[in-house]
Amino acid sequence: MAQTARPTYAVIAKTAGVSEATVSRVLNGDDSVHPDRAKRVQDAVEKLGYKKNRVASALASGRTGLIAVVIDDDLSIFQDPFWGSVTAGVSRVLMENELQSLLMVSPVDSVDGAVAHYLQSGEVDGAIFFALHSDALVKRLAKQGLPIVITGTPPSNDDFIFVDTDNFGGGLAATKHLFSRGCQKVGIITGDTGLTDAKQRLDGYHQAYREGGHLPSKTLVANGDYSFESGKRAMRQLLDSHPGIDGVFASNDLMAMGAIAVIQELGKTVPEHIKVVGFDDSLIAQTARPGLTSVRQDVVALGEAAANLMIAQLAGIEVEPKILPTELVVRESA
Amino acid sequence: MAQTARPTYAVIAKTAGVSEATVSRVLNGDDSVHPDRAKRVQDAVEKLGYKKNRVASALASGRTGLIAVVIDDDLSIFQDPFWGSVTAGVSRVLMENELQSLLMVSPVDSVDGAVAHYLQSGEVDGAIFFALHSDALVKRLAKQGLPIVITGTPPSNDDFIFVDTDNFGGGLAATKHLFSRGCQKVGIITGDTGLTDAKQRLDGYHQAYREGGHLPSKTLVANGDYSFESGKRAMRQLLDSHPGIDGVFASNDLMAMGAIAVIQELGKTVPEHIKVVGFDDSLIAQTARPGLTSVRQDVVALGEAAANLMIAQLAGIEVEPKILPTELVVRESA
DNA sequence: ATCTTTTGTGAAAGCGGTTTCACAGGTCGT
DNA sequence: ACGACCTGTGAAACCGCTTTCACAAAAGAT
Repeated sequence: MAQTARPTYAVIAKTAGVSEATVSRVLNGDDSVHPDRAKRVQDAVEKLGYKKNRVASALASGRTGLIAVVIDDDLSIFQDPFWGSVTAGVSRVLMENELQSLLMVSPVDSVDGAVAHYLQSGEVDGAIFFALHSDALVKRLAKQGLPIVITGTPPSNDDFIFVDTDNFGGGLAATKHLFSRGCQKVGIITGDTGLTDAKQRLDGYHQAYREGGHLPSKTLVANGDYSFESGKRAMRQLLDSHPGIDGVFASNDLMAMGAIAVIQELGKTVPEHIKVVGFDDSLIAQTARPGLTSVRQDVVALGEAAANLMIAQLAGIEVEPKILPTELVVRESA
Repeated sequence: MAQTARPTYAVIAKTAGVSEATVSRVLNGDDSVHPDRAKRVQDAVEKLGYKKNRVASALASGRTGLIAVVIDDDLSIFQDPFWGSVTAGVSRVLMENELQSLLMVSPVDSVDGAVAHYLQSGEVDGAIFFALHSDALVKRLAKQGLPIVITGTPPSNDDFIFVDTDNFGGGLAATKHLFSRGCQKVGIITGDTGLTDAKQRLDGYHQAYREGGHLPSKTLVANGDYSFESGKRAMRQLLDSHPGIDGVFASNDLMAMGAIAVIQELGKTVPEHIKVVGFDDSLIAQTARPGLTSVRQDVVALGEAAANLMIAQLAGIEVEPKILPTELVVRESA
């Protein structure tokens, strides 16, 4: 609050012997100023340690330099390292481009409240949404002309700009890998299939069955919700209906760990009896014993891509949704 | 950009038949306005779907409602789920108090550049720093009157306001637990002891030796850097100098996992031959097999506490640093 | 009934930049 | 040498809200 009074344009203008308009031009890179005078302004800025007041600047120009990063606040945020990494990627790229990220962790049910309010208060130049459950709000904002990028494939594909991991390809690769390891009965533990990514991973799994000419079975599909416990539950269910199951693709590492825990509790071993592949290639996969074979997605890159799409949009460049490739990291579990 | 023109005070004032000053009073909860006129204003606001322009408001009032959350951008940010959770906690509490979090993930070496620049541009009402390596910048900002909260104990204790986990107590509890389990030679794998938290966990370890009357040894202390690989290296080192080591306190779960990996590679088992305790009680500890006994710290609460200290400061309330308790979660590894 | 005090309100001056617009002076073309 | 064009520049309006200040009306004091 009690910031020592900082100089304003008025002061710079006076010391440089020019008008405030000229100061503004110089500081905004307008090249129509004579080099000599520009130099004078820059010297004054230097000498007085001037720092532009971004709030005033924002008010006058209509550009705040702020990008909202909106994350649905269900509890998973607090546990899942995923979003932290994506956010870090976003933030870093934005900063490199003189933009700031406004982090909004907000309860789902208030997405129509506080967040909406904010995004419409003219305080941000754009918004990046994470893991969209519903896109009603996004639609409204887009209609109002707010640049938007969605991380993760949006539920209804209304030509939003989004970035996502190639979930389909990842699911396909994971499942094919299990077949190639000799598995005959490969099950899947899905995430909440209301989420697009979980759905796509499942689709990839199905595709692998089609391509491999194996016989799919509905009871080889067990639903989880990306949590450790749900992975355990789903694995028990799979073992129940298919005692002879010899491969499992879990839609994330956490559930894969749950599955392995159950398998081992029953005295079976991984990968000898049952092979397991996870998704994310998180720290968990890397540190688990046996090491968990997993589909790597580059979450930081995901964030960076989102930020770059935003920047392009702000620059008025036409952009298209972007899908990032995955890579299967083979370890001991399959 | 092309936001549909939103109403301003001028419009509200006209429809309500009052002056702009009155509109401002009503919208800022000034109770000196006659209820009837206040009602008229509120009706107008309602009717026109008015949303205050926060930028203009910030310029005029000097309060932006923005709190910077500054995170040193070394790579760990992108891997460690820790900071994501803390940040989420911060953001949530701030939002509940009508404040927004400005996330700044910035390279360490530029803490004197971009970030400093920003924090001094009058755009934020306060700053919350994570994992401070050096506090030169913080000192300067504090001197300028910017409210500051530090998450983690600052290196030089210059009566900054901070929140931290009870690292000392955690290290003490972990080590005592190992002794109570019958361990005689308990080693420690530290984090980078240049970091206060790593140092404090080590101090706790030493204290346990003192209290237990056991014989400490310098070679039972191996330095890591919180990474999985460093945990492996440190464990090898410990086994090298103390083949008979029967207990290890690793200063975080990741290194604990590294240690366990090495122990198992050598054909020994956990907890039979060597007992291991980690720190964080992260997902890794919960999903590992054997389950990792670990010192739980509530990271979300840490973020929330930081936010609350900031809010208190903004309200002009005198606040004190806050230390959050830890809890030992006992699983199979020790 | 007269003289303070309150209470409620609006006019107007900022907050610190950006941007439009008009204009002086120099450059060209013919 | 004269009108048509650029270039570079400053005055001033403006962005939308906050806050001071003066003042009228109502309430309280004597």
